[in-house]
Order: sequence, then structure tokens, then C-alpha cells
Amino acid sequence: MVDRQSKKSWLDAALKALARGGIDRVRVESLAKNLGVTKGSFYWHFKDREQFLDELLNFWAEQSTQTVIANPSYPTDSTARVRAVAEDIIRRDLGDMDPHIRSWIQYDKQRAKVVAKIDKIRFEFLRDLFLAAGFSTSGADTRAQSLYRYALGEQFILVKESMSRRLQRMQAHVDLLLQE
Amino acid sequence: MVDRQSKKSWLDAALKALARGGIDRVRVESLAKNLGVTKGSFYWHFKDREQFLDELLNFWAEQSTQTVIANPSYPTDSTARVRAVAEDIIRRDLGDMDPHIRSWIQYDKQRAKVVAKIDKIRFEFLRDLFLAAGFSTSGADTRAQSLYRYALGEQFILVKESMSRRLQRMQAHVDLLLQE
DNA sequence: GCCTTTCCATACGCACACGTATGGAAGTTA
DNA sequence: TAACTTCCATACGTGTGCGTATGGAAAGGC
Repeated sequence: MVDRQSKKSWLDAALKALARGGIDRVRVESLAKNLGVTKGSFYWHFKDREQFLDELLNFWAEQSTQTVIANPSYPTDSTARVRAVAEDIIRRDLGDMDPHIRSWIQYDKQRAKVVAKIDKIRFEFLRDLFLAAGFSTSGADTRAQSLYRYALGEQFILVKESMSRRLQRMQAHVDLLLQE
Repeated sequence: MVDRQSKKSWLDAALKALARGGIDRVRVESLAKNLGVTKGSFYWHFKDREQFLDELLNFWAEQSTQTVIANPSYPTDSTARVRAVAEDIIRRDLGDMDPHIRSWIQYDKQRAKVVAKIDKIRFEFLRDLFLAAGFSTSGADTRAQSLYRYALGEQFILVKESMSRRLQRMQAHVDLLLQE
């Protein structure tokens, strides 16, 4: 029986370190220090750092899709649903790990494929919302892309704004998308 | 007299290396090898790697603003102007260095300030376009933010599309922004 | 109560890349 | 031409972090 708890503690610590200082600070010995153990533990649970990073990416990917699929009960009205999801993206800061993940895997074609899949899943989720809201195939496509790019760009902009302002902006953006 | 040519050759090589493999591959000895010299040259021109990276960021920042300010002659009609700029962003791939720069400086508060300034300059440029196109202050603000986030997100999306499709998407997005 | 498995500690070797120390070649000035 | 400046080569010291080798403690199976 594999000790999933202990493995998970390494992965959790790694995600935290990633968010703090990027993949560069996801170091075996540094994580060990945080966890109050030594490298011996690490190399028991994982083959090496590379394999660990692979697991880390999958770890994030699973969490990431869960927060999309296992959504709280959104409104049933289709356009209200779009607004609710858009608001949720900002308010619950979904995708707050995205800059860290993307900055990491940018130069790693293999790992980039994993993120590309997540992109696809999320996009299709958004597109279905717009389809349900009565837009045409291409109309829903365009709007979903706009919304997704907006949400992604939001994470990378360096002029930080207050939550209320960000919510307000997103609302305005969705208004643009929903008109016509 | 400072040998600017030689300094610039280091910076050029660094930008290339950055685009290829991220800041992690901007290594003194690696760059030296590419340039056909040794570290001795580097440490003659630059104090150390950190100061070099500072210069590198400024180097990009200057180039970056120049490509915005020193724009080719866009149409005089205000909405056509918006469309032309938007198209230019995609076609000339302005901001293709952005993911590399942002991935780099994400965990560096000092250097992030430089990029934040660039964000501001670009945003104001876009906002002025929408203002000129007759939108209200808040309307222009919203639209400029939407457009800038879109353009940024474009760079980070991992589902790569053809140029024609990207142009088409951007056009559709601008259409949304320009209506009403 | 022994033995195996699970899990982690300790200690070491090693590679990479930075920075420094020093020397030298080519050009420049006095 | 002698001295000085500019620019780069060579060689070394050092820190950091990975991976490995090995030992040992705790827990459970027989």
C-alpha cells in the first residue's frame, strides 16, 4: 500500500512553493526542510525530481478540472449561468495557479501538452455555456475564446486591481459578449 | 568610449536565448559559447549576471515601447484605426516576447515594476484609440482592458492556431468591442 | 520473538554555473 | 617606443542542488 498521504504532502508543498517563487524554488531539499524531513523521504516516494514534477503537473491538472466540473450549483437560466461562471472565475480566483504553471511549462513541449488539454476542456465548458445561451456555433466559439483569453490575460496583467474592480471589469466584458 | 556593439551583442544573444528556453537558459557561459568568446568578455562589460539581466529587461522595454510608439501609419479613421492596431498585434506578433518576459519576472517584484509600466503605456495607447473612436471614458477603459487582456491571453494559450484563424478571432473580438 | 517491509536520516560524490584572479594581445596616446 | 587602456582568455575557488549509498527505526506478518 502506497502512503498517499505522504506523497500528497510533498505535492502540496511543491504547489505552494511554485506559487511563491516559481518552479525554480521547487527544490527537493528546500521542500524537505519545509516538511521537516530529509531528502531520504523524497527519494523513497519519487524516482527523481523530473518524475516528481510530472506528478506535480498531473496533480494540478486534476485539481484544475475538478474545480470546473465539480462546480457549485450555477443558475439554470442560461445567460445568468454565463454571468455566474464569469463572476466565479474572478471571485474564487480560479486559474490563480495558471501563471505559475504556464510560466513553468512554457519551454517544455511534453508538459505543455498537459496544459493544452486543460485549455481545451475549459474552453469547451465555456463554449457550451454560450451555446446553451442560444448563440450559433461560431458565435459561441468566438465568445468562449474571448472570455477565456480575457480570464487568462487577467492573470498575467501586472497592474493589480481590487477585487471589486476586477469583478466590475469582468461584468462589463461579459456584457459585451452577451449583447446582440 | 564604451563598446556598445559588443554589449548589444550580448543582449541580443540573451533575448534569443530567453525566447528559446526561458531565463534559465540565459547563462553567461552559454551565451559566451554562442558568441564565440569567453566569460572574460562578459565580466568586462557587465558587473555580474544580475546587473546584466537588469540591462536585458530595459533593453526589451525600450524595444517594446518603440514598436508601439513608432507605429507605421495607421488609418486616420478612428474605428478603422482600432481594427488596424488589433490586426497588427496579431500579424506582426507584437508581444511575442511577452510570455518570456513575464514568465521570467513573475517572482521578481523589482523587475515586475518595469513590466507594469509597459502594461500601463500600452493600455493607455489602446484606451486613447477607443476614446478617439467616440467611446466614453469608462467605455473606452473597458474596451481597452478587454483588448489588452485578449492580446495577452493570446500569447499564453497553448492551443496554437494558424495565423489566419487568429486574425479572424481577433477581428471577431474587435467587432464585439466596437458595436453599440 | 524474528523477519520483512515501510519509511526516513546521514553522508558523500558530482556537475553546473557564477564570480575572481591573473595574464596577455592589440591598439592608443604621450 | 614606452606606457597605458581596452578587451578577452585561462584557470581556479565556491556554492548549490541533485542523486546515491547505506544504515536504522518503527510497524506489521508469520
